[in-house]
Amino acid sequence: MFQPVSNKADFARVEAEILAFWEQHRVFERSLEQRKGSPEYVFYDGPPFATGLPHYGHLLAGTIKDIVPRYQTMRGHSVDRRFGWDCHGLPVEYEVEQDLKISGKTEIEKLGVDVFNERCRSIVLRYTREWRQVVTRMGRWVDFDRDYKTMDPSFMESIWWVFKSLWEKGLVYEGNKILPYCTRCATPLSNFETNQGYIDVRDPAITIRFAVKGEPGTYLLAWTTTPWTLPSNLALAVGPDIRYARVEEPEGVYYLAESRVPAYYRDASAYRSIRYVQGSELVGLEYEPLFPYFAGESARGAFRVMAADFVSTEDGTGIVHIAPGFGEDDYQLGRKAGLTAVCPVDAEGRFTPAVPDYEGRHVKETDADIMARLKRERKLVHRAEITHSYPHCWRCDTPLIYRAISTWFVRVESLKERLIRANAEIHWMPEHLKDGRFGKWLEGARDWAISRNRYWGTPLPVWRSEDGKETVCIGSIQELEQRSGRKVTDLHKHHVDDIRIPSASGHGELKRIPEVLDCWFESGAMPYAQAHYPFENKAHFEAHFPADFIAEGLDQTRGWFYTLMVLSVALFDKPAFRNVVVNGLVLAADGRKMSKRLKNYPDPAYMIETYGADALRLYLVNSPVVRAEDLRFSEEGVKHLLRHILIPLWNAYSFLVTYANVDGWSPSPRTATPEPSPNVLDRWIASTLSTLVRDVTQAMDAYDLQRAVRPFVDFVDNLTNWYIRRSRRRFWKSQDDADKAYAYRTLHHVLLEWSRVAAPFIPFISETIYRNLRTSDLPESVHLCDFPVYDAAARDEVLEAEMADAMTVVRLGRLLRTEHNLKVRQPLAVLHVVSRDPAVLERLQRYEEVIREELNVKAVDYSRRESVFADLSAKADFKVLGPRLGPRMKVAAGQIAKFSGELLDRLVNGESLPVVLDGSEVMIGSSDVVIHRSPKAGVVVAAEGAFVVALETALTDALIAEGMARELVNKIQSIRKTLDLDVTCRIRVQVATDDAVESAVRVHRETIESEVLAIGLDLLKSVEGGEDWSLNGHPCSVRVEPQTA
RNA sequence: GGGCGUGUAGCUCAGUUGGUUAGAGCGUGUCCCUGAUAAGGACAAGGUCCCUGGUUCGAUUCCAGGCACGCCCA
Repeated sequence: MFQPVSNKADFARVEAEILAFWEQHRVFERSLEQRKGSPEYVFYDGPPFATGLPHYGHLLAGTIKDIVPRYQTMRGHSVDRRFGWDCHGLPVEYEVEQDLKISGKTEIEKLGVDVFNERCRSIVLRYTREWRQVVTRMGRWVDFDRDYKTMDPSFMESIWWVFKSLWEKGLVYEGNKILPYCTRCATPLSNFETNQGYIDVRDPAITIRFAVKGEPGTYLLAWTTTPWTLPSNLALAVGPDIRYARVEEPEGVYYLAESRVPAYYRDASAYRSIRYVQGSELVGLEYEPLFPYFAGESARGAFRVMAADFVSTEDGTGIVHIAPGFGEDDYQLGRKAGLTAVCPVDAEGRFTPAVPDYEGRHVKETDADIMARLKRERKLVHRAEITHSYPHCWRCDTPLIYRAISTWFVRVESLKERLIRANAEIHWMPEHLKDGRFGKWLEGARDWAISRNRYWGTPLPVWRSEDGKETVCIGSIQELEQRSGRKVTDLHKHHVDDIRIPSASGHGELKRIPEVLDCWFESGAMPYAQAHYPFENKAHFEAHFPADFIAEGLDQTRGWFYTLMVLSVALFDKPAFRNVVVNGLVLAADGRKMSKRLKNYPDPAYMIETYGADALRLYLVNSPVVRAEDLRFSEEGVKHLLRHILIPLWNAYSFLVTYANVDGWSPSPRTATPEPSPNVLDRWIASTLSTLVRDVTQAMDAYDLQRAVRPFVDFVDNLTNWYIRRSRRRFWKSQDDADKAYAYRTLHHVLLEWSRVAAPFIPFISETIYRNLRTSDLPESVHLCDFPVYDAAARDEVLEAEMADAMTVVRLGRLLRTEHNLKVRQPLAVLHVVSRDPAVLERLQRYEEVIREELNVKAVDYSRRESVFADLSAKADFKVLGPRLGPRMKVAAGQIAKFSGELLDRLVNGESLPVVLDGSEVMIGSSDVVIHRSPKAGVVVAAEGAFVVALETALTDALIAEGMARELVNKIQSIRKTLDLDVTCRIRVQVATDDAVESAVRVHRETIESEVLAIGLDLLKSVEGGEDWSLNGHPCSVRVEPQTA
């Protein structure tokens, strides 16, 4: 006896029960234990920040990260899945600053780094409970108890080991780079962070004049949107191939690019004369410094005109103000010329004493004063404003500045070739990312800035003497303890900064440098750090690296995917992962980003509770978003899947359970393969199932999740709309014959097997079905089963093709009925099936019962005389003839189209026919053409492919009476349903109707009674409380009374 | 500005070495069915397969150049 199943599925409730079952019986743990010792399939989880709650992007990634490990587990692998938490980094620090209402380095240090960091530690795991709840509710199996946190001492110690390994390989260096810098956060930003914050802003755009030395009254015009960088100006740049104008005007003689003249002068009357020079001729000119602060730099070659290829004439003057401390191009140019990268700005963006006039003021706030001063000194030529896209801090919206920063780098450029080689070993889904986005990114790889001038992160393990002459890199806690003589328990900045290391060479005490590591470095080091490698798990790790599988969003191309690779290549010269599934963005239904403010998407919790996690999972996976494309999330889409896949399946399951319980049928545990059913429907659905197994397995092995779930649609359709529909009566038969047993056994087998195929994708529903249908010899959970193995022997392709033909005949027959307004309940005498090919007819004969029942005809007639029903025409088969005929194809096609009926007859009967092309004869056989059959006008005929189907529509009195009887049965069934009667409930029926129906009832009384489970059918003059129906136009009143047993 | 991707019906998307009638679902209209009912079925309307050129007997498919959108990078 199965547990009774309602035909109204409440998926959210069912899922809650399954969650409880999994937890109670430790099913996840057991799924792992059971595979202990099996080949490992290594999965790495990319750590999320737990500072916010999970959104659809996380649910999607979580689903992918669940499906693949579940599948691999069922395929016999041991798949450890540890959840990870990204704990460090600016987002956390930013939140704490907000909480404490402080801002910037000075205030943090005043508060105390220890207080600040402990506050960070206290909030990073704030939402872990919510995360765990949501991730679990989505059905994801992942180990939260053995999770890794990037702030764990063991994790951080491994990071030190990674850093020291790079250090020893000479891959770490300290340098100066121009980086986008947030003056509020007092830290440089990585290039992947900077681009998150471009905003259109208005800035001053001023033109200033630089007096040429030795030529009084002659000036070079330069343009800038950052007046505060002018005190640090050390050079001017021109394009050597750009033509410049020398304009004599009332204020003096000005140099600017020829093409920019119209931007500064209304017309020629605005100046006295104009001459042109090549940019290269200006190179070497010296000019007077605008401000006195760095005048001394002229000794090192400053304040000259230099040539540069980045000079453009799109805006400005075509002469570029160069401040090597504040621009990437400027810095590179200055370095070539041997200029100092002067950078008179402190950590929080205030001028240093090197610029005494503005000392202590934030640079952006000095723009106005600087402009006023330049105006006073008659150095400001023009003042305007510009709206342009300018980067802002993605966290605090402060406009970034570009400035020289002392930073620690990893020499990625030197690893480039090895990175590209390692990437060649990775299977990317979608494929194009490999050589496309990711490959291109590797080719253009630049050195990676890994240090942050911040607090809450893994400190760089570098100790240095005051004079900078001795530097030590520490690779473990033990090493630090030995060198310092101090006990070390925590590696955070506030615990290690005051640890001193005595110098080995008489340079006093070594002090740690202040920087912490970029948190991307930590996530990239996660494979080693989660295992506390190499301090623990050394042999195991080395035998199981790299990962077999990871999955994240497209945005990680420059993030996690990249940092994992850089470190794995640097350390082991290997990729960090072998297979990667990259998902795209989940957008709102309107195609815009999901926005809490706009409320343009439904709440995930609502979706899960309304439709169930399985529906949501299936929807997400059955979309291009698992191939890195965008998905417009739609509630309708989820609903659709529920209606077309999950509910029909549930109904198939509920159908089996309901009738099996009525019949007292239960599956017998059997180890041996049962003998195959003789019934074609049974054999067909079994074959269809094995096709499904093959398709899903192939797609999963290629990591194509969308292709893996797509065949579910057809399978469900086949199962419910054909197999069960056509088999329904087999379950209904009152006597327990052999065929009925086969029907039960088959449907039971198919659903049970299907639950295993579907288990990785929709773990809840598959588990529910499995749990109820399994026999006691099977594992307790579908997730403890093996994935079905494709069995080519279970497959019968011929049968599948034949059944497809039978389905086509039925479809054509239904079409004819619809066209002629003959409802299926009206029996018809004969269906003609016509095909020229006797083999086709013979095969169809085997499906006659299916066809006859489905189309409600008394007999099927087979005929080869298609010309009676259809006109033939032929068209050239381009695919076959094209390669053979080439350019003569078109002429041949024209001739073939004109073949007469008589010629076509001969062709179809196997004769070859000549066609004359360019004077030579070419023989055309039946395989060179496509025969088209069109129904003859005036006959009740439909045609498709190789058959023609015709229906005899003449009705006899007997047929009409039978139709009437079936009509009555249908009405009574309908009443049974409205009364919500149990399928086994016996009834008594009262009918009042006209003579025609009465006589039909008399003839078919037995059939009617047995169909509707009536123990009596009374024909009365009138029925009290009866329902009035029109039976094919005949009035009829029906009343149904349930009979209690 | 550069790289990558996408562009197929009103909408969401399939489309398998290039083959002449380009598909599905949703939506719309008409009809059917009512024990799959949170439904189901039939039919119909709806397509310059983004554009232009090239290769080819033949291009939605391959190539080149554009355009639009998205993401990433400057």
